[in-house]
Amino acid sequence: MTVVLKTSHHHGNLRAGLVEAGIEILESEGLDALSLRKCAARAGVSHAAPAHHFDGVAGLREAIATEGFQRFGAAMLREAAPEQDPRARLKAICRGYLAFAREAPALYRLMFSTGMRSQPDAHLAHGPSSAYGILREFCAPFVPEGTEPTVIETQVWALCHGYALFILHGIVPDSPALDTAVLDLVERIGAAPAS
Amino acid sequence: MTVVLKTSHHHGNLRAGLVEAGIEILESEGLDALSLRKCAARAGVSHAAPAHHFDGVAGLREAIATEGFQRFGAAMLREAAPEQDPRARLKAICRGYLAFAREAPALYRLMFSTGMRSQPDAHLAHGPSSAYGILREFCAPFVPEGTEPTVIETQVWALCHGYALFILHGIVPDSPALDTAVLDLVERIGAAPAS
DNA sequence: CATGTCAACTTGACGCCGTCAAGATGCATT
DNA sequence: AATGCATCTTGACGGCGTCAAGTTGACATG
Repeated sequence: MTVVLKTSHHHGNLRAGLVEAGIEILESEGLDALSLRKCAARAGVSHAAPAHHFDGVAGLREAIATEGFQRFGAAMLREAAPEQDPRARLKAICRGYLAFAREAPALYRLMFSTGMRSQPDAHLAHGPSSAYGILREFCAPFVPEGTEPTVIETQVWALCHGYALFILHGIVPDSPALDTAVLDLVERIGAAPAS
Repeated sequence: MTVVLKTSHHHGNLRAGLVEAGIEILESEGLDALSLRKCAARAGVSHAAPAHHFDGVAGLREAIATEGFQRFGAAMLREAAPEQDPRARLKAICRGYLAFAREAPALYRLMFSTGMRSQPDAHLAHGPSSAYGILREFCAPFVPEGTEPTVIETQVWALCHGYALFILHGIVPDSPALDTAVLDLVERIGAAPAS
């Protein structure tokens, strides 16, 4: 997997290879097992090579998080593609949200942890195809005029995020009934506020 | 601080002292800085002493999380005490939830992270004064008969949890307007589902 | 009072980790 | 062909978790 056709120094694209190795370690060994040295070993380079591509371990985590947000956005769009109704589309990106968290739990937790403490917007808000851009686009039909879009977006994503983490940590059972309950609440977020 | 009146070995209650030291380290240096050796140093014992009280670093984190959940429940109850209306009381424990997360962010993140991977129920669901018992009690007035209480509880807590983490990570601004938006949604959770 | 027992803590060591300094290598430009 | 430079290697350092062995002091037993 990932043949690099290296000579000795100066092989193809070590930075990408290290990120890929990191994601594989996350999937197979979990979040705590991620280390610069393990990524280097898996990529077939010396233990200090990653330091030339990332600013310490925080930089590696940030780079992995950036790649994760790419896949995250793709997972949401994939789920929403067949839907037409705005309400169905909003629920669909939430399904994609939960599906991604279940498929790559360690990567998901890395993305939403200290790895992004410095520049969260760099991952989330950059460009319309970013994860946050997707959320904003799909929430837009439900934002009342003269209202901050952030309100609806925060409600939707906070709900999905908290629920996803509760599932990953085993705090709530992983049942389809709870999924539909959460998605139903998403559907209600666009409705009028309580009397 | 925390005079221990020790002789040489066998001082008062080292386990509690180590947990207290750990919480102080969390508050002053953050989540990543927590280590067995630092707790030991701050408690004035040798680097290997904690191993006799906790099962590795995971055990220390779990013990700190347990203490954190005690304070967490107290923070929620404190906020809810003056309220009478069930709806106001539910919103109040959510305010307490957010207040605790803001006051002790590192401790809060420790509580809801791998530290509890083994036995989450041990912290959450044990006894009526536990954090989960409090949630269940305050959600009860809004659970329709013949319905799983877990549904409402999950909706409320997932929303609070996701929102709290977004604030702590700086993903959303820390504004009172978003607080009221989230609390308004909590208020709507008890209402009838969408048409 | 002397003795044995045992939990609590210390000491020292091991390997893994991140990080730094110094050196080796090979491509690219001149 | 010679130089420059980014890239990677090597070796070292301290901090970390963890284990094995030793030391201490309290307490029960004779």
